[in-house]
Amino acid sequence: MARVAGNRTTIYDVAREAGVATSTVSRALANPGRVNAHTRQHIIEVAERLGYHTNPIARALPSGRTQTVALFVSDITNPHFFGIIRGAEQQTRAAGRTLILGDTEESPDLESGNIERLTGSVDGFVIAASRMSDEEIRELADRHRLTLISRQIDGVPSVIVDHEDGTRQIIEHLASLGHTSVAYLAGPRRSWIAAKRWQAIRATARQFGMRAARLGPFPPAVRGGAAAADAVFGHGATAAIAHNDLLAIGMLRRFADRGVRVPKDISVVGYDDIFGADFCSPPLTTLAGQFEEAGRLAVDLLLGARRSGSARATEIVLPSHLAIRQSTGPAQR
Amino acid sequence: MARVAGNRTTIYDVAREAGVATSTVSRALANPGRVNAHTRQHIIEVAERLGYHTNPIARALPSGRTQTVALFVSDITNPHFFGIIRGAEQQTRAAGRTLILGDTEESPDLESGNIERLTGSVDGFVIAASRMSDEEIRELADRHRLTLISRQIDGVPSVIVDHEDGTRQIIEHLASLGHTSVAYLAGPRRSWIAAKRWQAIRATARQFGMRAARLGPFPPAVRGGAAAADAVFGHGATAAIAHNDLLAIGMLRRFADRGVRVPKDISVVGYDDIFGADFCSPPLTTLAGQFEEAGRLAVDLLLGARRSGSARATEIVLPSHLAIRQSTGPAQR
DNA sequence: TTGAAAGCGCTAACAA
DNA sequence: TTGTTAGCGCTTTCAA
Repeated sequence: MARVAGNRTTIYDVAREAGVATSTVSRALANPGRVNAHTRQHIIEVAERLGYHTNPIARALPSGRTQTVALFVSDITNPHFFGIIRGAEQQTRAAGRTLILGDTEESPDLESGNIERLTGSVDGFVIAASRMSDEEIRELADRHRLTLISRQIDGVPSVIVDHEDGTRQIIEHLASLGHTSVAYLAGPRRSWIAAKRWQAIRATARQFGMRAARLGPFPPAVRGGAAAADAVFGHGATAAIAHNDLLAIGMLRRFADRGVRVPKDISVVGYDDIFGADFCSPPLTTLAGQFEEAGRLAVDLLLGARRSGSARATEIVLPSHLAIRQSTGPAQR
Repeated sequence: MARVAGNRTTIYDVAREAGVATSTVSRALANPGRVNAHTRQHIIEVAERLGYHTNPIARALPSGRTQTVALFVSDITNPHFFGIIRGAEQQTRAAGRTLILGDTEESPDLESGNIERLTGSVDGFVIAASRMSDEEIRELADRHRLTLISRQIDGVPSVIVDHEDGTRQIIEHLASLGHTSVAYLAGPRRSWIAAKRWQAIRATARQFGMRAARLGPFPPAVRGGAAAADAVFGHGATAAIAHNDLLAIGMLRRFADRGVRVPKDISVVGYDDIFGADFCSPPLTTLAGQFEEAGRLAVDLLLGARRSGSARATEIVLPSHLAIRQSTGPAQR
């Protein structure tokens, strides 16, 4: 056999030095209850003296547990995910686990490919803003521990930030400012959340007697803002609801370039309250949610839950609130 | 033995089905050259048919290679690191490896603890903005594959963004605007880059006949900005160089609150050109560097290099350039 | 070019 | 409570 990293202290060294069997060492270190307190103390001392550290790979092989969690985000470039990444990293670390991070680049194939590749290396997957179809996700959830962020599917544990009530807050706010026509600048076609947002906007706008139009889709990035701004300007709505803050910020810049005054000429609202939303110009009115918390809870759910399917899966909905800033104002005309 | 995840197809299944030995299957899949082309083709077909996927853990045990790279950042909350994380993730993925992400929360102990914990689980470590001492890092580099970002130590491979020339650009820019007194709003005491920046500022300022003062340290975050802004205002310098953009943006906000006009009353410069630096108010003049590239190169170095120590370690210095925006202007008085 | 077999470091059933 | 022992799934030497 190749002796590749052969220099590390192993459980055999500790066992020999302590005068016990390897299984006893294993137990002393992992199952404190199943071994004599004295023996245990002795073993621990020896292990310390020898600089012993459990080899996580060797432990994972027989046990099948790697103490590792994978998080996939659909676009690592989007600051929106930073909160989620942060929260997931914190919680994973707090649980003594390790976080693996992957970017799936808006591609459902990369999502499933990554899962395939990491199967066996991780104890479970957290997928934020999955672009896979409901069927694909359900099927994967059958074979793997899996929790979702910003996506809900029956039978699969998930954490989302409330979009219905949040969207109601947006529309209510705009209505109170006298707006009667809003445009939704849509996000990616495969985005579940984009579909939900539009549904909620349309339904709520109707309740408030407002007209609502969907324009796009646009790339949910700052660079998508120019086209989105032009589109909404051409459409004539007095209020624009962007799919996310990135797009909203891009629109703000385009409006500034074109001499369109925000919020005098047009009001702009975003979703997510990302870093920068409070200091762009003008500061952006946006729907804020606790995304770090979402990351934390998704990891909790993953580590706590048994394989989904049997019992009804937990679906967590976090509250959202509208951060009203200077990008929204009274309707003109 | 416990048969925990016993349902997956193994190399034994493939060997049996293909009528060959497991070693042949192993070779066919990993060492294409060392096996008959026909046999190989057959084995691959069988493997595919059986839905076989190599178990990465089982492969890692005898080989000692996990195909995994760990990246530690000193504060996952700081958008500055997002570029680095992105670049590292991309390059890791491109190399068919997996990225593990860790936050060390500005703590040298958490850094070394994390390394200890992950030893055996990863093939190497990339540490961005390490807070450990030179000695600690050198010692770790002796025993592990390790590359540094934003830190240089003899004998350890590293990638940094040029700070000397960059700082020269800043000072030159301020001098050309007629400033004769600058203040550096310092970053964390343990930060190598903070020390370097101050050295470069002081040296270059002297060349340009400017006075330079160091104030702080301040938390390198937006919340540190208020104290920093007040400090520089009290000091009387006409130009402020913040340790990073986060701090600079915080200062901008404080100045706005206090009615201090930027750049009329005071010029503000940052480092890093983070997301938001171009749309804060006023847009920030800042030293831009290719941090995604730094992340990519650090991973390259890690995967390409043999254990450091013997040959002279590679030290990459990426160029930087000053993004001049509206936060700097002619000196008053 | 292929197969047999040992072993990577650990866990856990079983027996003592 | 402890030891013996058989694996976990794979790689790699060695011999054929």
